[in-house]
Amino acid sequence: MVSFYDTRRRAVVPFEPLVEGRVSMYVCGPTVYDDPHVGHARTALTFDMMRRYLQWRGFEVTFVSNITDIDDNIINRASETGTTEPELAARYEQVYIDQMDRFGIARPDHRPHATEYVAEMLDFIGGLVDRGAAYSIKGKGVYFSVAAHHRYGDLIGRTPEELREGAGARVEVDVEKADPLDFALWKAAKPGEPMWDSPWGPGRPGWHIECVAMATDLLGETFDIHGGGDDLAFPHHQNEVAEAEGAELGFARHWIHGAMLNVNGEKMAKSLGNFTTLSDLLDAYEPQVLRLLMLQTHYRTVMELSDDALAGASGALDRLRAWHRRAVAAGLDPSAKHDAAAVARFTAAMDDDFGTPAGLAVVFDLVREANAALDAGDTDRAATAHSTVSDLTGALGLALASDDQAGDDALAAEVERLLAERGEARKNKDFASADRIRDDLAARGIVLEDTPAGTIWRKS
RNA sequence: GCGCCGGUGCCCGAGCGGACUAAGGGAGUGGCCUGCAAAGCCAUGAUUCACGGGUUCAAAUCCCGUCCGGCGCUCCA
Repeated sequence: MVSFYDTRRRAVVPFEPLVEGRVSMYVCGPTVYDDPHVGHARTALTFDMMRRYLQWRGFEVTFVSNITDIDDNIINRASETGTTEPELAARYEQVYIDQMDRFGIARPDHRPHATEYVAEMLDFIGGLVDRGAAYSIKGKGVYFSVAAHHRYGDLIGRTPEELREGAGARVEVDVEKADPLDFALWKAAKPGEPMWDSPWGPGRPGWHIECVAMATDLLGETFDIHGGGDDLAFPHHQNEVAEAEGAELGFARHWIHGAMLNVNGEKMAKSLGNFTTLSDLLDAYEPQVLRLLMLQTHYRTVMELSDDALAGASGALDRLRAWHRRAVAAGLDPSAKHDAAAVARFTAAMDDDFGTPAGLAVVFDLVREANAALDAGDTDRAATAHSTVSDLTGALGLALASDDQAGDDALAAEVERLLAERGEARKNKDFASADRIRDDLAARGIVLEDTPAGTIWRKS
């Protein structure tokens, strides 16, 4: 049975879907005002992994992830760069989508935009006002009344009193608000800002309300999983909970948060000068290397990103691919029946809070056994391991087939010709000629592997 | 300052009181295989899990304290 850590319940709990065999999940997407960085990639990968695993496990998954295309950051950035908010948001949304595609993150089933949901948000806010869970302040907007939500703070295990202390200590309290914890549902527009008409005057929606509107519209008033980065738990997700429960919606049955990522021992931040865009990283390392590295760390552990770590993952990926090449060269049956014991171990690891590190350990154990089996000439066992490895890596979104030989037919033809020549030389024990060919190819970035089934080549 | 989460071999990282004789990966070293390589296989590596106390028959795993790091309390994946 699938189980995972539920932030709100503070424990690993069994997953009992609302509808048998189905999973509805909503994951907070980015505010599109800048290039996505590696941290965005980690969160996206965390939920991509969960989605793929649940699908592999037989669930029909509906996955929604939004685009926040109106917010302070967008407004500020647009004015800084002399463009309009819609143009800026559209540009960075495209960059986000391109980079996530490049990283191999499956596209969501629905990708709603905040600006498409203003009418729904206004309805929602009106409902909260009618229920007495929200109030308006003339010229400022509409605020949610935290007093109306007795459990406020429960998502992160804090009481309203504790939160007020923190708020008072750190944030300038707006004296007009009834409670320092009250937060904006609707913000009155300042001159020159994008605005929509509302019963409370022209303005724009607050951040939290958009996710409530979009999630419930696309997934229903109650849905299975709401996810996001750890830094969103408070206040964003807590406020979503307050809003939804203020309107008496069931809302998310489970909350999942993915841990942050550090670069060279430090938080990644522009101010520290270690801000790594996903684009830059993917220029330097293959997407699969980054995916493997992230999967080798549990999603709730703060992970370290460094050149050493990346190099390590690169080596690990090479090992997986080398096995795959070898299996293909040996003509192993890719549809051989799976190793049930290994699949069971993998499933147990993953069912326990998406234990990808342990799941990968099963895969690597299998690869070692498979290599040994092939060394020993046991092709049946090797084929079983091969098909199992492919199945399990597939569940994790890792593609082992490399396109090392693709894209250049002329080169491929030439290499094949040289390999034939070298093969002839080796047969005649003319190793000097054979080695010269291999060295020449190596100088051109072509690596050879001699196997009983023939010589395999690939780009290094 | 308050709250939460961490500190495990050269590196990344699992581990959630008893098969820990601490998973898995990377790097290193020795051996096997190979004409030689590459790939692969085998072997080797923490008497120790930040530090100091404590609980327990039993602790990396629980409790207390100290030091260090991260996150949240403010836009944030």
